[in-house]
Amino acid sequence: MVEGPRFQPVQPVRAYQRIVEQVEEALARGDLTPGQRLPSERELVTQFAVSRSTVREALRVLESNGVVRSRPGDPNGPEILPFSSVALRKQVVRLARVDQLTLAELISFRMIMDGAAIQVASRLRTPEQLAELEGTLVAMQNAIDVDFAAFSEADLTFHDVIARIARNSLIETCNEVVRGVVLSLISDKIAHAPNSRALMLESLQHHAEVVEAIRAGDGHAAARIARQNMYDYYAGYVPEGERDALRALTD
Amino acid sequence: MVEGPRFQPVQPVRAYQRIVEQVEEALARGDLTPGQRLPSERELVTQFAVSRSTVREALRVLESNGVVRSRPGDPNGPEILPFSSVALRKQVVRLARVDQLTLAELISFRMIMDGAAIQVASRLRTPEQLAELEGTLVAMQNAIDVDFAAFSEADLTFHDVIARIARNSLIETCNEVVRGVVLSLISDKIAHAPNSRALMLESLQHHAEVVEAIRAGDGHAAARIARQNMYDYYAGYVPEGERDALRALTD
DNA sequence: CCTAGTCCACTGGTCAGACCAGTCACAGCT
DNA sequence: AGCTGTGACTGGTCTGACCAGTGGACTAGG
Repeated sequence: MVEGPRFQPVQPVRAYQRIVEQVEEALARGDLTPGQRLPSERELVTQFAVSRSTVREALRVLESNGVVRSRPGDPNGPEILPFSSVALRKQVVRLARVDQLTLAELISFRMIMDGAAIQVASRLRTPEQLAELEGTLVAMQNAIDVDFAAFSEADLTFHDVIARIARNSLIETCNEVVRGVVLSLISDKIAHAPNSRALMLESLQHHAEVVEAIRAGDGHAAARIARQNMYDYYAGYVPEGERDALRALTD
Repeated sequence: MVEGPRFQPVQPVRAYQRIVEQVEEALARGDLTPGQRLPSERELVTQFAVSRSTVREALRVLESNGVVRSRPGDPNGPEILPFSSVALRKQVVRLARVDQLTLAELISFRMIMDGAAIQVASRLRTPEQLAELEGTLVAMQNAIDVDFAAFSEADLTFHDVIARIARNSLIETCNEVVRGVVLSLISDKIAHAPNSRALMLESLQHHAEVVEAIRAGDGHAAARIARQNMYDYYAGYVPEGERDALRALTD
């Protein structure tokens, strides 16, 4: 046995994979943009010089990744979709299931991200953005009289505005994803909360405190308040033994 | 036009999708565990009572989601894979490309997560875990004399240990994912850093400071040091105008 | 008895061709 | 001009076929 170069294991590349790669590359290069259409399957067959089965396998993969959408009968062909976080959320949900992700971990994650976004936002915010933030408070106020879903919607907007002020769309997407996963985990418990109006009022009060701290420019205080609020809001759903990690974030 | 019940728009469910759902449900229920094998495609054809094309489309989707792997010729059939973050990373990479995710946002994300994990870890750590953390420092020390890849590996271990002490595998996975994306963005620039030995020594020193703060139980100090370190390490790659958001985290 | 080599049933990858139900654009009618 | 019916095309699914690989069973040699 002579000492030779270290070889890499080689696995066969399937035809449908090279089609997926070509489409994704075109997307990355900008040759393909959301809203545009792919040629029909039968047309792709001639362009890629493979059979329709192969083209279809590639399309199914792209579709499951949220890149395209095929509709039967549509003469325009498969549509290139704008990015959406559903595919990302799907992966996180899978992670949550397989990795036995606990609610505590998810809440902890939200406390971290939300606190940090608020901290950054209280430094970067312009007066106009502060006014916008106060506007969302008013919207939340009004939504209380409608129903819990409306309030929840307004709350989501609040956090989106925060993430935008912090100039971090990654945080925005993360919040969206994790929020979706958390809601799917506790939705049954929270749906018919007995005193939801009181909850909403309390939540509104907390948000107002956060905005006040942001106005004062005290990022650490704003973040601390926000984390404390989220702790108070969710701790009831978290088993006793797992709350330590959450409390470590509320100092 | 009478006032009727509100109907939901209906989109056709394709056969391959219901196969995917069945497999994922079996996985969630625990009827299917990593390492197990699926029946062969031709066997699945009879079980699901569909054609092989349909079975194959389902398998391609599952494969692209990192759930199974098919190998030609394997008489045991497709293999159920353990969870891996590659599919998750794929989605984040797509997000980075399509959403024009900036390096600043990614670094910011890592500063936030890393700081928070360290803050939690400094409260929850046991004496044994502190010793383990110091052990990784020694490993980093030794790796300096090997090469940069070894040092990078040891550094990764350090952060994994932190995440484990903080009892948050979600943070662990996020770090892994974002780290991979960041490296792919700046790998060309960092590969032949002229004075990499000096960089490694400096990085080791910083890690030691963090461990010291963890030993003292000062979570805020540990987090601040860690974030400052990461800022120093990466700020050079971030455009001038985007550093504000990073500095807001180093107060 | 155990080992080493051969062989073949079966695997997944790909292809070709067919049928169906659905959609949309357009021609022709009112 | 507005409406409507039609038909060319779409994607969804099925059938059946071929090929190159894999790995277990079987066999020949120790």
